[in-house]
Amino acid sequence: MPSPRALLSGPAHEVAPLLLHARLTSELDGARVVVRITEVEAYAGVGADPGSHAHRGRTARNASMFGRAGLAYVYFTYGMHWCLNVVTGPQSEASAVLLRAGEVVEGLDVARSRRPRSSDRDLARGPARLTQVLAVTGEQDGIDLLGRSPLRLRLASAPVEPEALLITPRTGVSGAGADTLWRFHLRDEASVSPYRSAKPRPRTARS
DNA sequence: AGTAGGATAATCT
DNA sequence: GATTATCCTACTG
Repeated sequence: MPSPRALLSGPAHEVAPLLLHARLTSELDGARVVVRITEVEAYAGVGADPGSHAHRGRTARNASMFGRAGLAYVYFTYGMHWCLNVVTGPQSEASAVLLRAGEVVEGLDVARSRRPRSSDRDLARGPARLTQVLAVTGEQDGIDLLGRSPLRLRLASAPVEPEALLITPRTGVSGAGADTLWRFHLRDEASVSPYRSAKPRPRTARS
């Protein structure tokens, strides 16, 4: 059986479904919270995917994407939200999988205290909600999720059955690449985030 | 159930 | 100066 590192070294859109049912453990901020992943999205590397942060090459923000598979890529967006990715593919390819949603399976009380206004179903239902519940911020950018970090990823023992897997367009991606079917999630999971198309760009008025 | 608008700042053009 | 791999609240039906 291949090592987790080897499994994550494949193309992002092949690695993504392997992350479903994986368990992400956070021991950040002195508490333990574990989430079972239920929804992910794949993003390819330089020049290969207009929707990817790495599409136009390396910058200060996306530097972690150019590291080896299994590293965390954490970015800040919309002025207030952190989102967590798992770096995939061969070294320096700069592809990654965005962890979009999960179910809290341990540390429910801590998770609730971190998102007091949220229902249990919504605790980790969305990429920025997931990081809130796990207390993930930019401080975790670049850490090894497969090592002895306070943020660790453990893959599921068996791949998801095809009947349990749904594949749909990526959420929130505008422009070219918006229709790429690279969003993978479990069927019949309450914690899967509702699909939202990218905010429509202003159009010229039609007569 | 679904949709609309505002929050809020790093990043990139 | 525009955009953003989002979330929340407040509305309508």
